[in-house]
Amino acid sequence: MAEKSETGLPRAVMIAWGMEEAPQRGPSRGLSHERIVAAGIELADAEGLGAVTMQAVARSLGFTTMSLYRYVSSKDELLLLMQDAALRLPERARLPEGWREGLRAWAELVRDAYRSHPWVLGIPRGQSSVLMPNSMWAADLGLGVLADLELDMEAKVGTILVVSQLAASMVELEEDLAAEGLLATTAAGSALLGEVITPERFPHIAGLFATNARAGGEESGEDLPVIDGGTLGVDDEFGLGLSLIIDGLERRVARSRV
Amino acid sequence: MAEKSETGLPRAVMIAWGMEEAPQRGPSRGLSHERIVAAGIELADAEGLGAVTMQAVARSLGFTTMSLYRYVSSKDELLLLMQDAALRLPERARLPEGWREGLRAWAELVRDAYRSHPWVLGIPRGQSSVLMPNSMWAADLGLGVLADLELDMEAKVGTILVVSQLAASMVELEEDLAAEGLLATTAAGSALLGEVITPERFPHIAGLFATNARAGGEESGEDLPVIDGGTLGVDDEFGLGLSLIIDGLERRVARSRV
DNA sequence: ATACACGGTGTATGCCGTACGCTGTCTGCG
DNA sequence: CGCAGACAGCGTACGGCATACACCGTGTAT
Repeated sequence: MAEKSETGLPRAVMIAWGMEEAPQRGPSRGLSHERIVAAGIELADAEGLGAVTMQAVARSLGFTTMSLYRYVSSKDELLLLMQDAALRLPERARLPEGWREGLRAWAELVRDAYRSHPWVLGIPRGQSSVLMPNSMWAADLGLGVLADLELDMEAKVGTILVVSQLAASMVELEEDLAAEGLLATTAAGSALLGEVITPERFPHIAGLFATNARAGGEESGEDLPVIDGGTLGVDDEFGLGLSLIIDGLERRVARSRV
Repeated sequence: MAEKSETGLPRAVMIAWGMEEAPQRGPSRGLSHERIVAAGIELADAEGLGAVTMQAVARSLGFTTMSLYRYVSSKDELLLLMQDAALRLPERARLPEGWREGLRAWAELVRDAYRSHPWVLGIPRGQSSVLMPNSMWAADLGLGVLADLELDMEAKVGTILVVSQLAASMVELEEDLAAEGLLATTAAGSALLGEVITPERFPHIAGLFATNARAGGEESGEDLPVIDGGTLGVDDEFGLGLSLIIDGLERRVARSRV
């Protein structure tokens, strides 16, 4: 699917690693991959991924749409480059010593990266993503935290992967919920939901809705958001998931040490 | 962002719960939400999310494009409906008794749902997703597994959420990797990568590449895929993540019990 | 000096979602 | 019983998108 140059690597990977030999002949270039990618990121940060069109990127650089194609072979390729560039973790990150705190800090780092460029989550991360420089660096940083742990490499890689996926998922969820102020449901809507989410059909989850639905009569007047995802903030969900993983990891280490 | 009817609920939610009162006057309807959604799912299953266009869906039903808009107010709304419909878990799922095995089985159920309709992952799941019937049912089922656990509701909801996100992430990863046969990198490409992924710059991860890169000289002849994501299959990554979470959960319960 | 590789541009194509207005149909009200 | 009006399905049209292609001017390797 992703185009490969004759090197066997997707072109986006080549570009991101700076392995793209600059042409020798012809006029000097007025643009660069870096500038194009930066322009795309700026646009995405300001107005979302939907605002990133070839035309918009080119215009913001003062060039025509088609000029971009001298540097990037498709929009998808540009998006891949933007994705990697946006996920750059600090070069010299100071992480706490112990692996527990270290992993926690690393997770926070990854999460912050997603948080400051949430649109990244809207880009399908193909197989090439793993080969990109910043993705590589993030993985290396994470593995460094677990370096001294008595665990085989596979499990370490798996852990890093799971934690980073957790971070991504939570940021995505966070964005979704923020998009319209919580699960903004008015009292009227909540009452409607209460009619179908009955204890008979949903024995375990109905409770979460019933309490609030009952309170929202006609008199409350205001259109309060009634449901808020179980009153547990996304922040805490992230912390919980992370804690579970860390605890689980600790136990696994302890068991293997025997 | 998501349009709300005067009930305060997004229209997609209303439709999915069957709360959309059918019109009284006028000709009888030749279509239905169900048929449209089913047609969309069929298309997505067969040719991917990209093949789902209003025109294609309409054509597959023998109607014109614009007729769909009598049932669905936008393509996004249709995608939301497809997402929920595709994630239906079996109504009468028999899950193992113990919460550990039960949670594992539930996770497998969720994962299978994503697996049989991977395109669902390409649909941004907005805040309304949580209010959709099948999403609700999945959550209820999951909470049922944890019902007897001595844990506050918030933590249970959090667990369910984290596990389902894990399942989604792993299926997505799985799809990405399968898209082009592993991280299909030829020996030549791997050698190139070896030049930039040096032990100095990537002390912890370089090892994963070095071993293979060294082997791939000119003589090997074949263009073998050299890197495969750390030799750990996505299947195992999922199992690992799940184990970590379950172990972590067990510990949390034990600790709170004192 | 010159051939030609290459940068930037303008134009054109085809696909997309969807707004709008039309025609014909069915129903609840008078 | 009849009719106004709500509603189904359709055709047309528009604006936006990614991108193929032909063109011209530029600068370097020969």
